[in-house]
Amino acid sequence: MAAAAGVSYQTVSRVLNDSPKVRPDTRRLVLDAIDRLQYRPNRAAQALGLGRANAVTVVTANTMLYGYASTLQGIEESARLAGLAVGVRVVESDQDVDVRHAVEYVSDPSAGSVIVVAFDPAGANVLRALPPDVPAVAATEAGGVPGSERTMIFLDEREAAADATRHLLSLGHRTVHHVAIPSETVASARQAGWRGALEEAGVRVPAILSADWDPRSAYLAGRRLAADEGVTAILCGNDDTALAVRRALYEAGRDVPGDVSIVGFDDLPGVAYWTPALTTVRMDFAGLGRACLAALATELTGVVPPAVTPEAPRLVIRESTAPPRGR
Amino acid sequence: MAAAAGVSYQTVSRVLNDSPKVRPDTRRLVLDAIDRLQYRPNRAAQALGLGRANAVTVVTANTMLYGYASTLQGIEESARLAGLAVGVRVVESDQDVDVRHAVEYVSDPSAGSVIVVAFDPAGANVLRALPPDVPAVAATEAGGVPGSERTMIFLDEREAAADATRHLLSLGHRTVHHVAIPSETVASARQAGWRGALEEAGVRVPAILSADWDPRSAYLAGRRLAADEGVTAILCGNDDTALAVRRALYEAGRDVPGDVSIVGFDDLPGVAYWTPALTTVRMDFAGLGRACLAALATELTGVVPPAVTPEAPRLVIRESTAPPRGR
DNA sequence: AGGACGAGTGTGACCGGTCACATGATGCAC
DNA sequence: GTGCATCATGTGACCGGTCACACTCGTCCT
Repeated sequence: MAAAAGVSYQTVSRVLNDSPKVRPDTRRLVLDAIDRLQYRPNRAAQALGLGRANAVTVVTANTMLYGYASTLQGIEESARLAGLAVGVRVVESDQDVDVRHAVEYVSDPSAGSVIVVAFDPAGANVLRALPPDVPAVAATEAGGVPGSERTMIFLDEREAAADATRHLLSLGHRTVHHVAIPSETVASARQAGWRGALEEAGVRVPAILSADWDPRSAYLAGRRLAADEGVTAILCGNDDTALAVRRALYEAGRDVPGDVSIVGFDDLPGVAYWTPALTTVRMDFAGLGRACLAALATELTGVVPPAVTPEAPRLVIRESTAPPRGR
Repeated sequence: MAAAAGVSYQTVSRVLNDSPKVRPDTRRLVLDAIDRLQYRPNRAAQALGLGRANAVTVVTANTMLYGYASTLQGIEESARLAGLAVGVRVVESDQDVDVRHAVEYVSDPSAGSVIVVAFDPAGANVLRALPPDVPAVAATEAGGVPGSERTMIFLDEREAAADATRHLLSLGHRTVHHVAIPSETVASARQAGWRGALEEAGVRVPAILSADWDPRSAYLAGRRLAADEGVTAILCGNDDTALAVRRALYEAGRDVPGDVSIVGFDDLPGVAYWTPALTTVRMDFAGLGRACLAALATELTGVVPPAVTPEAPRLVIRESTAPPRGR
């Protein structure tokens, strides 16, 4: 390649990294040779020489769930546009072995920089265990992950959760029940917003029901709520949970939103076409992913580009919420 | 590292690639040094020396849709277990520029081997444009992608689609309508199975309605079907489509399954908790992904391991299908 | 005993870039 | 016209592995 352009390999390298110290006509010469030969620099060699690959690898506990998948998608898109290779590493659990393996994996220079999706204990543990010399930022739950000094980006769901709760209260519900999803923190931001709104309204704070990612667990939680005539409004940890809860209500003969109002979280595509269309909180996970990549870029280059800020979570009111019966 | 064990770097290399030509006690010596120093070989250097990275990169047009995401997940899991790094590259469209960029990306040795998710024209084009020297297999629609000699793995949805259609017919429906989703082939296997079953039953084959990935398009298709009193059974291209179609039916005052039966495709987690629970075809995309990785492994090593076969698609009957009214 | 052989190990070159530094060419001031 | 700074380019070493080959033994055969 170098020979083809009649210059040294170093000059080629300079052109590729567009160093300023190349005369315009020399640059032209090299560029010509480059596309004459369809030359593409070898990423492995670059990584070896540079000491770190021009890549970003996403460490995540999951790739299918909406929040995780969208975040990944946002990262991928930005990375591709920035010319970075994209890798994925899933951490199976928050157990030591799995966490250690993931950390070792990304410690290799060929992993490039790292974005840890720390929505859960597995991700959070990886984030904490990451050696300081591997460049990384994290996408976390609102508030961040304690025990790490890394840059953390998050969506502030607290206010939106409070909004959702107030919305239900303002419709005339006495209180709002909550079905929580797994979370890194003991009291997630969703939960905190919900509780805050209830307390602010001087209203009873019911016990929280917990569901995991299996829709069945949400369904079971729904059954318990359905059995209680007193529940008329439910804030669900996410849309999938809402779906299963709604099923349980349906089986118990309780109409949504006639007898019980439900609110979800995430705004999955398609949720507007449910029957009834789901009132939910829209979460801009893709924007979160893009913001992570931008943050990583500023961390690496030091230059601060126009800030990339994800959309703030916001309540989208549709059909699954209404005033309680007899009001 | 080599020094620490008192042997040459070559011997270390031999131990790492467990070459048989190392005396047991020498091997022990090296292994001891390895975990004493927490030594991990540099993947970039390996890739450079080997000429190709020990990795697999997945080329796909999408990462969020269920079929794509599950396939990716299946691949990731197997790859991780096999000690391979995992990369992702999305092809934005089937246009030349995008396809070329994706091909260039994976032509770099550091991409390792390639699995092309060719469910759509974008993926199919990449598959066809792949230089012969990059090792690759493809996950395709049933029947494969013409114009490429690569190994192709697919789920045979034809029979399941026919089953679904026959199921509806056997309930007493005069015919079954079809809302199709985007596909690589003009007549996808889902469509072919559907048509075959109708013809076999000597029944009228209605015009196909096409939807894209936007639920709104499926909703609009649903509206057209809802307006036609003659339609009592609909086979939808996937579950999301079914959801939006069901919404359109609901708005038109047509009950599911009382007035109209619907069947989906994919069996999304949660679909069992819809109201009504959706009758659908379960697709083992994760198994497909695992099978791709296994195929890649045999392609690379030549050894044929116990075949990894995904589950065959199969109809799961739930609540959204019933005999037509007045029968 | 001498030679062939094979197992186990070491040496040198190479993969394709990068960095640090040396060298040559050019421009400007005096 | 000379001196020096500056720009542009080339050279050598290096990143951390791999491959091909050479070498040193100990065994076995004749």
